[in-house]
Amino acid sequence: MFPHRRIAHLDMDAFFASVELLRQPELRGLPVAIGGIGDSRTPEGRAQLLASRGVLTTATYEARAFGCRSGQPIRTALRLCPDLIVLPVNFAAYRHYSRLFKAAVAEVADCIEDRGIDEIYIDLTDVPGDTETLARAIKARVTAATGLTCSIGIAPNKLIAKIASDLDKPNGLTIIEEAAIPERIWPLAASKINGVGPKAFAKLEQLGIRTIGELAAASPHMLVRHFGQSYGRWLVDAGAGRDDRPVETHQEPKSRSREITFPHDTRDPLTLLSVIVKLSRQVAADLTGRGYAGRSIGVKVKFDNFEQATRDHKLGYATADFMTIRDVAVDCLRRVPIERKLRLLGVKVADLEQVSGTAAQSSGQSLRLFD
DNA sequence: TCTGGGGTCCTAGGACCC
DNA sequence: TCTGGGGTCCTAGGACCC
Repeated sequence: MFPHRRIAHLDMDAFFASVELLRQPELRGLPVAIGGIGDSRTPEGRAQLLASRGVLTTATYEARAFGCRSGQPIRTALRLCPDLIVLPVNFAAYRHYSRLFKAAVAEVADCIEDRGIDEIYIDLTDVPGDTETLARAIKARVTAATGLTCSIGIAPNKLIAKIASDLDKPNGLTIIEEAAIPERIWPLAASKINGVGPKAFAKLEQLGIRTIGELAAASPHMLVRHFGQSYGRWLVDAGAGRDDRPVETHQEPKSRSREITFPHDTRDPLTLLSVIVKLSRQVAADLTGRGYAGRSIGVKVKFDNFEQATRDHKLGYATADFMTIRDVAVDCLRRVPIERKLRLLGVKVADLEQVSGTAAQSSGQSLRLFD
């Protein structure tokens, strides 16, 4: 179906932290991480971070040497590395550099799939030139445009390219031909496959499957029996390194949401109500600004024991109206039995459709929802 | 005083219709 | 008295990813 494709996965190195180091080069070589809202270099900021419930979004390689990881509670990170410099997130800056690096890549190859703020897939199949030369050209352009480095994996498909980009970080380049899959990919843990998370990996391990090679050798029947028709078959293909998914240059957004974790767990009705109102206003503004409206409105709560519940409601029409979103969200929240305190509350609008004739539509830039 | 915020996709049961 | 199958929509939950 797709003979001899040449797919690249490009991942910016420690992206948020690297952007901050551009702005504060004196921090180079020090353990730095991004997360929360305070700056650990001031006493007040440090106290704020120690009291907060935030997690790290990124850690430099120096910080990783201390065991600091993205997703880690900031308090834990500061315990592991008392000298860790934690800087607040600055999404506006990251979006700016995200646009810069994507534009730089587009000068070399225009078939690009957005995978978030710091990652893309690139289809190089029809771009003339030798693979390594192309990859080096892309890396050079990204660095020239941003001052940042990236890691690139190139393979016959997205699945293998994604694994490859992770094999030589930071500032890496890994090219894996079809024939090299058994040697290079099979020894890796099955959890390296994009789509095999903690749950599926634990189940695979119980079945005696730890590596991708063991997955490739496993009986398809057995995998389907344990994981179901759909996921089981996908595992069979993934193990064998088969993946026909095309590089998608455009994806319509399906939902927009806002959520917040409270500084302290609460079940105070007035607090919950005022937060719902605020989140609804933000989602409405977001949708309106981008020229979208949605038919489904819902809320999400997370209790103090980390159990979650969602309630949603489908309208017969699409809306981006603040008061409609607010009222439906409040109704949804009333349907949740609240028997303990909440730590998180969220509002979501889904089943989006474009609203015609808005300013956002005529501007290509604002349509890029996920950069 | 452990554990963010923003997404996508899939499954499964019940309602409802033919 | 016994007791069809689809198909689609709605809702809730969960796995996974960046």
